[in-house]
Amino acid sequence: MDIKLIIKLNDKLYLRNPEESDLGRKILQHSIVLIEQIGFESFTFKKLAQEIGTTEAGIYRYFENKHRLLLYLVDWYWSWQEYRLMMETKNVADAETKIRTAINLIATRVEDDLSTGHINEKLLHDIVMAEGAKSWLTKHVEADNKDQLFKPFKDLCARIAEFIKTYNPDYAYPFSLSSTMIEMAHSQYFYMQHLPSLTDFGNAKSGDEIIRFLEQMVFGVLDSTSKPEGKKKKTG
Amino acid sequence: MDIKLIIKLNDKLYLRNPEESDLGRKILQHSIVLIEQIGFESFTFKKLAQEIGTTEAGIYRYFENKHRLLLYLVDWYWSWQEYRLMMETKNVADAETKIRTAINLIATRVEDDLSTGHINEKLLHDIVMAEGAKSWLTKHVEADNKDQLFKPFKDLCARIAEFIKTYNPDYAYPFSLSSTMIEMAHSQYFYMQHLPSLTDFGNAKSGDEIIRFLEQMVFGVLDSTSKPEGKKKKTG
DNA sequence: TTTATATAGATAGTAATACTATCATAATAA
DNA sequence: TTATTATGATAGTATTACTATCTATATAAA
Repeated sequence: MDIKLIIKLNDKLYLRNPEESDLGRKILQHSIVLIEQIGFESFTFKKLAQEIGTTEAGIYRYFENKHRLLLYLVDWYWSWQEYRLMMETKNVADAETKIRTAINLIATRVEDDLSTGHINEKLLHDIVMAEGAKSWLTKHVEADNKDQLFKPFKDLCARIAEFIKTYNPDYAYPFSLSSTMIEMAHSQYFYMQHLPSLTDFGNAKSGDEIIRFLEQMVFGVLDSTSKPEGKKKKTG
Repeated sequence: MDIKLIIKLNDKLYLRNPEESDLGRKILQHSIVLIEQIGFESFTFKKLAQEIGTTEAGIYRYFENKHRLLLYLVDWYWSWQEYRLMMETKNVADAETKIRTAINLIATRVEDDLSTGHINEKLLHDIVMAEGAKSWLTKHVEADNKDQLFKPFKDLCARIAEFIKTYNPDYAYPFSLSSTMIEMAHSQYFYMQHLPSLTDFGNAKSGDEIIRFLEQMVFGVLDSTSKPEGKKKKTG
């Protein structure tokens, strides 16, 4: 079986669809490598052009500026995560299992490549952890939001919120809990690596502890507000 | 009673202490106004100099670059929050009350000015919400961390972690829960304002709902793991 | 009072960034 | 064959992020 996964994103993200040409795919591929390497602040289209063997102007034909390119990558990542979550929870009836699956997906470091040729998911995961927040922490969030540029993240958030609502229909903050879970998975990982005294995962360098932390937190709240029959604490 | 609060910060943050001169205090005052207005990306020392009526070179005598200035402001903010927390929890024995006080402090939008002349805490609060993450989301986090530039945030985090440990000594993740609380207070507020579909606070424009969300979350976890006598759910 | 020192203002300059514009060429499609 | 499109090559501009130097003024030390 040779399956190719192509994720189609909002066309306001780009001037020319990078998935539809060699140069476009090279831009995606090498921007991931370069941003991960030198960080988004130091990343410039000129440096990227040199890596690829094209010119600055060539890249500007695909993306208006580097922030749009970042948005593209971040949106790609969240769309991919939503796709994975849908796959993993297919035919699963139990809401608790769905939530646990979601936590595992977002809090486990991506290690392998997939059927997506030019996209290195592992590096992309690191980028989203380290730079993702910069995609919305701008003065033009609201304009970008109107253009639907945050839809993939919102969609994922809404999916998990659905699981939460199914698990405990009485819980008042399914969306906030969902977005919190996702953000915490990333920021606790970042802290663990760079500012460990903000966490309790000093020595453990795997993400397993983060998963336990998140599970305890999520089921702690969901089980402490009035909860469906048959569900009792499984987290302590 | 006329009390003046001066917060002394790590001297690696600046080249010349901005609290010790007229120009320095003007830099602090106007950088807060300007960053809040145009955002950190668009903010430059040249624009700031024009606001103040000095020159670019003048500002470079105080701060190496704009990132250091942001760090200064962010550190000032967290030091101030820790100070407020210590004040508010003085002579309070009950750990639950201390935690609730902490949540209220970090999740309530700062509205008033204090005895700190040139620092506008309300604007500063908005800056820390919108730009704070950029202070550590860089490729030089670890170098900055070695210079202790994140100490004020860590200190606040450790204080709240202490409250958590007192409240429930069996809970395994006091630091992660503490940093999560603080971050969530900010990011949920930011979402509420700009990306409301990531939250459950769409209409409510006050921070009260965020406080309830956080309280439920924190006590949900802390009461679901084994807990001290006399503490039962108060959050549902 | 003189002199040294520190602080700020004024001005200039430089490399890099974030673009925009134009022209030529090669590949492809009509 | 011609028109269209994608890319490459080159140039140019305003702004950013600095560094350097020189002068005037205020304050502190001798």
